[in-house]
Amino acid sequence: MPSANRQPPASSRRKGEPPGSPTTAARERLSRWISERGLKATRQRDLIVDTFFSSSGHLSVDELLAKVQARDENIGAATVYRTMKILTDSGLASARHFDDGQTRYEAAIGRHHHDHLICTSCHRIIEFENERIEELQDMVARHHGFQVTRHKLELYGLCKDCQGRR
Amino acid sequence: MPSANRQPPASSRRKGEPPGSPTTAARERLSRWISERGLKATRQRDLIVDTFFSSSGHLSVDELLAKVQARDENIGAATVYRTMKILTDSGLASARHFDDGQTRYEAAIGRHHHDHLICTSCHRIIEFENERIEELQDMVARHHGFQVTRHKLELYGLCKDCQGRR
DNA sequence: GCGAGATTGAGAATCAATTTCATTTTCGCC
DNA sequence: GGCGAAAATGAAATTGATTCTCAATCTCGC
Repeated sequence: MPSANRQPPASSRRKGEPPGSPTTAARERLSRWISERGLKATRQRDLIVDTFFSSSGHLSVDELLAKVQARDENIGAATVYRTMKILTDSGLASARHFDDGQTRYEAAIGRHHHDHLICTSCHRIIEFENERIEELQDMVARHHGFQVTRHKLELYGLCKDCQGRR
Repeated sequence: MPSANRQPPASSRRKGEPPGSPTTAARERLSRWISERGLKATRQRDLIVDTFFSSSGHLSVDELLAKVQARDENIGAATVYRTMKILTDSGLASARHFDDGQTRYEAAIGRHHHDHLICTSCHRIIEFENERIEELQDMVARHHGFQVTRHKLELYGLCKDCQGRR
């Protein structure tokens, strides 16, 4: 590497964030998770994680990489892929595979399970929860002797704003 | 190409299949669809379509290609991809993207919409229908002003047979 | 501060799927 | 029955997302 990985002691909380914010919580859970298995903290990892948790929505690696490189142009795509793998393995982010070929990530701390409505025109993604649907899914699974560990429910179509033309 | 594309007139129904079988229906709808847009019938296309409709389950291109090449080793992967595109465009097959990275196809003639239970251990795929869930999905969509064109519901977990160990 | 072991970035490798291109087929028309 | 334009084919190249490899560089416990 060119050099310059040195950084200030970096408390896991950043300026402007309240002590109990989900982002702070994520950062703390991550550093525990990292040290628990002998991994090491790095400047680029912190930067990626910071960027990810201060963004909203469902980011693809491309989008995240662009934001990250705006802060440090030397960070490579491989590192973003590797970092997102750590985040998903540790349960802090979850990977979604919508029908556009790219994996998208969303923050997964302090969040309920939810499903998605996806606009095929403007690509807006709306989240929803429906307890009744979940119950029915469990029923179906039970009926087939299945033990469900996760599920995926996606509704594709046109959002309110995109129904005019097309 | 090496040569030898000539074939007997090939009625769209094959030996052993009743006149009204779904496979026969598919073959007829396909040849109509093909001639309607100036495409041409070919030996390899017929062979692929035949192989596909006489298989069951959710085939990947790899799996289908293997079966096809068992009948004619000279057929290339590109042709299988191209043929499956025609089948999905014409509505005779539908493409599914489960979490294993490969597109899988299932026959879509004379079939209701249905969803899937997927065993993450033995990769068995069970289909189910649940009218009540569909209604609730519509309700959710309506509530968000969404006009749904298709949806995807997949339950991942362990099937009855795979719950012993693992 | 040392040093073992983890991490990084760049580029190569992989994998599914698509495209390109020269050659071969199909099929409407005479 | 044969022409010829347009479509289809197979092999190989290409794409796009993701993963791997490897040499150089960090990190952190001692």
